[in-house]
Amino acid sequence: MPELPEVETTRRKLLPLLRGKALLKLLHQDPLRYRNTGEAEGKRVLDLERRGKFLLFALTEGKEMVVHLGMTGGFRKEKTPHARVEFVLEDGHLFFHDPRRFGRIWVVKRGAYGEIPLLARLGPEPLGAFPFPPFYEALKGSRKPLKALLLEQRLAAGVGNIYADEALFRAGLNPLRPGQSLSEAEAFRLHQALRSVLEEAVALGGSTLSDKTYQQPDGVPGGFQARHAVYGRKGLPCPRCGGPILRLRVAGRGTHFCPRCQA
DNA sequence: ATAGGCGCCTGTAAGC
DNA sequence: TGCTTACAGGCGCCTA
Repeated sequence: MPELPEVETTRRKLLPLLRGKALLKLLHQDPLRYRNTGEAEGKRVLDLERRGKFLLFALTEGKEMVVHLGMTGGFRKEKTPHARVEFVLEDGHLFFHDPRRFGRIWVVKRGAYGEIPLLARLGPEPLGAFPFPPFYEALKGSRKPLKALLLEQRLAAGVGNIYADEALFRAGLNPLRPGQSLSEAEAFRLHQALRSVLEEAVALGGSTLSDKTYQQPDGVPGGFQARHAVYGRKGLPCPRCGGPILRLRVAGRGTHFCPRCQA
């Protein structure tokens, strides 16, 4: 599923294709999922940034197009059976492909995120300014399990199910541990682990799972899946101790961890 | 405030 | 073999 590394990889590949280009038409049949897209037509793409899992396209005339890929969304150069939105560019086409339709598009006045509450309340970028003191304070202030806290986008923006599990493994922390129960040293390990896991995943172009749900516009797969220590490895040996990886449901999500290495 | 559960979606896999 | 059911999950929403 597209999380920070996959969205960042998408951003890097899309920017050279779109910078300076006019969006002539956005064709789709779902005005509830893809809102106000008429407002983007005729505007040019000035820049493309990322906040958490959101792509932010800065357009001319003070407009902004915000895209969330959801669970299965992605941009493709070729039309697919699940192409939901066709972008007609001055020099070609781009398709928003999304089998499960969890992806969303909004076109708003630049920075006006009133109808996108999650974007408005996102926590800090873990690969940007990511100060430790407020991170530790937020952990100490909650009894929720670490896994749930990591998925909330408040401690750090852009972490999803895969990277939450991988960061907790790297930090040696059990996903069920309440945030409150962490020592400062443990919180510091988690803070470091988030940065290192996400940095490595970005460097490798994200994770492409065996279902190939996540693909880049050019079809080049990510490379981080080969480094997964726990995610999707139920019953397989822990790379650290060799014991079997367990899988539970935490906060409604499949959660993978090593009971020996994650206390 | 918080934690759990459901609904949205559809392709794939497991089970009978 | 062919059908049905379960499951994957980002996020919003509802409830106890």
